[in-house]
Amino acid sequence: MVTRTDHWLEKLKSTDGRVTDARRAVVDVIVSSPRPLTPVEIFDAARKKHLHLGLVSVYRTLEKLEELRLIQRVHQEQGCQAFLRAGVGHQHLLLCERCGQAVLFDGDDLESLFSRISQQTGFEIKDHWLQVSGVCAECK
Amino acid sequence: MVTRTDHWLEKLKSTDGRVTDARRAVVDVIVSSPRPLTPVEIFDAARKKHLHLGLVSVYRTLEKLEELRLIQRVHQEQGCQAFLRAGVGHQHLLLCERCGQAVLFDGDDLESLFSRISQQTGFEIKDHWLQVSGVCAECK
DNA sequence: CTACTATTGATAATGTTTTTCAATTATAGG
DNA sequence: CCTATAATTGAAAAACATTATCAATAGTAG
Repeated sequence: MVTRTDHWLEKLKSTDGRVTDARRAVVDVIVSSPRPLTPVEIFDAARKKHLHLGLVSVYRTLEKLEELRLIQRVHQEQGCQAFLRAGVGHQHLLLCERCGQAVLFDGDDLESLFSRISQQTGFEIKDHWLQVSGVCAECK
Repeated sequence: MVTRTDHWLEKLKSTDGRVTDARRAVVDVIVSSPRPLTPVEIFDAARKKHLHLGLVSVYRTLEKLEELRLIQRVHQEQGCQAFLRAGVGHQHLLLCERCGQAVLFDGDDLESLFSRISQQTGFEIKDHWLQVSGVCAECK
């Protein structure tokens, strides 16, 4: 069985990268987390699998994974350090206020809104960023 | 003429705060900026009006203004340190990729999208955050 | 004008992220 | 399997950003 971890590591390898214990541990933690994690949280969790892991390697691995668009930084009121597996294509983020669980959903059509804004402001719209929060089924 | 700076300082005063040169300088800079500014940018600009201003006072003033909801932190790819005058009610942000100019626009009706997401995910939707970027009329 | 107390600026402390560098180790090719 | 090469590692130090401490200053109410 090819896990998502394997898939990510394969992608790393195919872009001139090497598959190391440090990276395997970091990737494993992120892949199996239902919620965004900060570098230190990743470090703490990954250290259980790879005892000698250094925090610096976590930062470096995150940088690489972000370049490969396998993970994304998550911006929240309480901070913008956490990372989550990235969505495919143009997906948006839904976060539970209680447990932090993240769900990615496909973007709806916001074209009519954008054309109105474009008209009103004279801007040429290039990109947008939508994030929704609430309470998940388990936390209700 | 009552400027927006005066209005902000008045609001400060009405919540047990004092109107000082340091705050006047910081507020002036933010109020008259068309784009989000970082603490250091605010510091540099405000120092021209108030020579003895300390960076720490900028941070403290920003904290107060954010509490009063007169300013808001702006999250961008390049960082999340910048602040901008806040919108009234539920407005969203439109940013120019070139010059950084910010425009606030009234939120459209996203209810149908939310009810669909709610149905699909079991979440109870509480809040959302929409930010749009593009190229403004002057930069096109 | 005075008393009170919020605010200030300087300094130090804290926390996060990046840089440096010698040692290690994954990988391709023999 | 062995070797050469170059990417990666972990530790320490450096660079940044933000917050706490504290005595001195200055707004404000009376």
